[in-house]
Amino acid sequence: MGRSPCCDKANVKKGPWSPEEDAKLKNYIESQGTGGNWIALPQKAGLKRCGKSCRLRWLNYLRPNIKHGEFSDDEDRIICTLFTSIGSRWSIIAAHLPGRTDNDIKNYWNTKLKKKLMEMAPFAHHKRSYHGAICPTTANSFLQNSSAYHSTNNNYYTTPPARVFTGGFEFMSNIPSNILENTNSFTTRSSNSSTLTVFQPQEGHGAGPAQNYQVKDNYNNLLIFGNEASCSSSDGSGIDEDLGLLNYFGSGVDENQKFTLPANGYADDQNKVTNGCFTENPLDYSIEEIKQLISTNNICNNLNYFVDEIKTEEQVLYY
DNA sequence: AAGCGGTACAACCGCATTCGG
DNA sequence: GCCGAATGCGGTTGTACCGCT
Repeated sequence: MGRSPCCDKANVKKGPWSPEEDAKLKNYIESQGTGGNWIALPQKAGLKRCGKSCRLRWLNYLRPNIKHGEFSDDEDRIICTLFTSIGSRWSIIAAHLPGRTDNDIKNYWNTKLKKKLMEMAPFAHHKRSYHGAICPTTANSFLQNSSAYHSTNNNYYTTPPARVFTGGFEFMSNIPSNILENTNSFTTRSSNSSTLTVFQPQEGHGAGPAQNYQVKDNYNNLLIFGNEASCSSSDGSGIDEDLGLLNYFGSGVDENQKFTLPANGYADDQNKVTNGCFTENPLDYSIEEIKQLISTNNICNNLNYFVDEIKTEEQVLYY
């Protein structure tokens, strides 16, 4: 024996709402309210609709202050951050985006944002994506307003535990010109049409924060940045602890070679390919992989306070 | 101009949770 | 505390629209 239906399906209209139905529902709720009873509402309002359908139509479309249209970068960032933290709990995410509905956010995520994130993964032109770090488009503006950014030398400083990489990627179009005008170029490498310019690597070798990278990758239209707090090698070689990023632009490295850019992980000479690798299908990610992709990214580290705030709110809600 | 495939989004469905008697 | 009804939520589906051939 199954659950009893919420309404008489045979006498209920389904499918898209007409403007007349919208007007009836809107007028009724604005004058009478919902009365706390959606099941009885359609009959009272003169609608041949299921109560659930009325509720959905009102919440997602008709109620005042609903925002439709393009999502802003800020909204993207909030959605990504929250998704990383709490997963696909759209109603909670929607509560942090005034005017947006859970349905709206869910659709936006499934149809656009997920793809947008994947496309932001560098080297996508290789038809592969990178499991390491990816930075939302607003990373620079956020970082410059955060303690991670030092305007005196245009570096992103973080205070990670030793040997934890805190780098990220950013599209060139979003990068302040003063960073790109940095004249402390260390080395460049051309490979096919690709040019990589490395700024200030290994500065302060041996003393953290050290090894601050700013890698300008013209081919991928990206700035790659980050640092590692330690540069001593576990095997005593004292070289190539720099997270494999140097491997990428170092001499003699095949462009198609896997490389390591550990994010929230440890780099060592024996572990160069385990933390970062390419996959063949950038869009074929599981939710867990997407969460990992977002969570391993620099901006998310810097947004921990925000996530904590949300988690606290959740606790208040649930307990 | 018609057909087709891809995309975006509104709406539905069923399960889980909450509420009230 | 139990049970049935109502509500909330997230996954999925249906369809309108658009661009391409």
